[in-house]
Amino acid sequence: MAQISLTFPDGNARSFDAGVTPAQVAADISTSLAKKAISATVNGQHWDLQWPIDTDSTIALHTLKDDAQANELIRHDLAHIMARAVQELWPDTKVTIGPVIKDGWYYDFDRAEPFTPEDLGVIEKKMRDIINKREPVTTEVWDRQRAIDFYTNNNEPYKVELIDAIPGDEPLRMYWHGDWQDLCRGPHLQHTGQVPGDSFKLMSIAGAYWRGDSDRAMLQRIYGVAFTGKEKLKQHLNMLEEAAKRDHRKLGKEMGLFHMQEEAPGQIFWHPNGWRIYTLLQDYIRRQQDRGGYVEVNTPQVVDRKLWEKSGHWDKYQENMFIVEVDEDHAREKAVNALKPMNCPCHVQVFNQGLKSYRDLPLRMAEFGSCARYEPSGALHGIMRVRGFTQDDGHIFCAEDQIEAETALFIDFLSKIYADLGFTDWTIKLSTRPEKRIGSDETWDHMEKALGEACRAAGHDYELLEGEGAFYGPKLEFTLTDAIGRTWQCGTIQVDANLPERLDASFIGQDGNKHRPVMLHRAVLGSFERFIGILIEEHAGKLPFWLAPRQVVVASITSDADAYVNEVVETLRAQGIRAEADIRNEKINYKVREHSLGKVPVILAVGHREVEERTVSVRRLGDKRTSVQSLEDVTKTLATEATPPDLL
RNA sequence: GCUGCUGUAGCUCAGAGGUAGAGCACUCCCUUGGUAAGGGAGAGGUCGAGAGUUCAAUUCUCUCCAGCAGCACCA
Repeated sequence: MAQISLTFPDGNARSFDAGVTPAQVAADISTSLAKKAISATVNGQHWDLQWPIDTDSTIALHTLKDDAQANELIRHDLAHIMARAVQELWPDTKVTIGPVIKDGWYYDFDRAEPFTPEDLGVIEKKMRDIINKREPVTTEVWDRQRAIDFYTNNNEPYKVELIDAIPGDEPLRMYWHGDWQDLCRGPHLQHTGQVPGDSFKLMSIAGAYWRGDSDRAMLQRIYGVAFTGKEKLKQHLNMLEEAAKRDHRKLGKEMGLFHMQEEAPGQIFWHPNGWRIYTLLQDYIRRQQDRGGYVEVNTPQVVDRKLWEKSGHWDKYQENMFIVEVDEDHAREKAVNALKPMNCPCHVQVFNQGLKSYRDLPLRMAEFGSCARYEPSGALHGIMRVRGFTQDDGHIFCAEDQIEAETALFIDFLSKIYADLGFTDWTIKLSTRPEKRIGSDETWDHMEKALGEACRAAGHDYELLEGEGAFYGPKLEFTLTDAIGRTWQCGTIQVDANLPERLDASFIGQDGNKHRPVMLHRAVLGSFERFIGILIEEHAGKLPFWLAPRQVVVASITSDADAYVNEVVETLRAQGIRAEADIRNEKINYKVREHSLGKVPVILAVGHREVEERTVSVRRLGDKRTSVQSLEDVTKTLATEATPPDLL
């Protein structure tokens, strides 16, 4: 038999018969390793212990201690074990797919009866039974027809469809957990007992479309989380609990920032504290835009459908627009209008006033543009996905050869703002030409390259989303993460050669001829609403001092201090600090507790001592210590802290 | 929009086929207390909306509305 050479991580190489499996290699090293091994990495590829190795290779054996591989296998095996448990419990259930995801896995089932939350416990128990049986995991390679026949006979149409979708005619791999079979690429563990039975949990049931297609069957998806040990599971569940406390919807209520109600779904009633954050943020962004060479405009809310027809939005997004019809009795002529779902067409109208020269470009036009979109009911989410929102919108009208420079400038602009607002952890995605698109391939080549290069020039990596671009041009998306790890697109910059064409924007070039400008749609925050939601979650409500809606509460300890409390408040306010008095007939403990829960960054307590010494007792949010300082010092310190970072 | 779940006092929630309860918040009284809840009293609800079943519905059924989780969507 032919020999092959396997090189281990320590650099040693040994010779084995060709076709040796990692399981045999492990057994050859020691019986304990043979027991503990879960998989191998062979030539950089995650490899099942049962798969033969036919050529000279590098090999590393894994145990449960190798988190990356262990998690993948545990989660993947649990997906199979769960599917088996479900089919044993409810044999009429059809199986589909069950991939590994962050922290766990899910599996989609087709079953007439809905799963109930109680079912999760039943399934979990069944899964533990399967794990305890320590049943072997085996694998075979089947030819396609055999697989198709098998699933056809077993009435598993989804599996048949999956096989049909696998390109080529290469043979297919099958896995068995005990005698339960699933089509699967692998790798898997050696037996079900290798899954730690105490380190997983079924989390939730939800609907999901077969193959992600809303025209197809709605399946039932069960989500689970799994880790290599009980402690890690506990940590994860703990983290989720903590994250729930940072939910902007919860904090928004607790801090009195805003509310929403049935009569205006997807729209926000901003309360004084929330609106304070909003206006502070807006003031800040406006200063940045002024510095960044933008001109600010404001355009109509209600615009005749004719403009939307011209821009193409009427065709494509009519169902998602708020249509406004004016009663004929009261209007001179009947017109159909729409609340603007976006600002771009209006900005082109402003651009189109008067002849523009190449000397006017790049023209950076900004608007805090209030938009209304009739978002599908299921898409609404707190203040992050709403029907009425305001974008920090902007359109840069420029020549094609200015795209890259303007994009680079924008990335720099955005990075500074995100840093000022406390975000360091954000990602860029570059979405490229979709199948259905307008414009020549050369133009697309140029536009995509410009965006990508600008990114790299600014020192940022990006994730490539092929085919995800808009039909009119590629885009960069700047993504932030919320409390529980969901990602949200906030900033964006998109190249658009389409709208200037449709709305006939032009400028006179150096050659004296008319040219089409390119439009760069761009936003830093995306929308104030979404961004404030993220901001609240990122800071767990403890906003940076300059953005905190309530900065200082001056609390009396005895009523004898009331007059001095008011004096302190006035002194602070004179320095532009948002200070308020709390001279209620309550104990200082009570006041401290209440304002701490309200996320007030600084509590100044004053009693007899402070009145006499003209001092205040300073207590910072999240810190139990207090320090007595002179009113003068505190005022100075807080005034500095209250200054927005761009004005320091 | 789809699947599932939820909707009771300002908030967080309990409850049962016979028109409702707790804690906190609120109002008043007592208390002037030194850094995360002092004590007492009071007020507060068409039980999301509409229809049906029933002697009787907030409770059961249906429809609608809104919210939550996920999916789909996101110009």
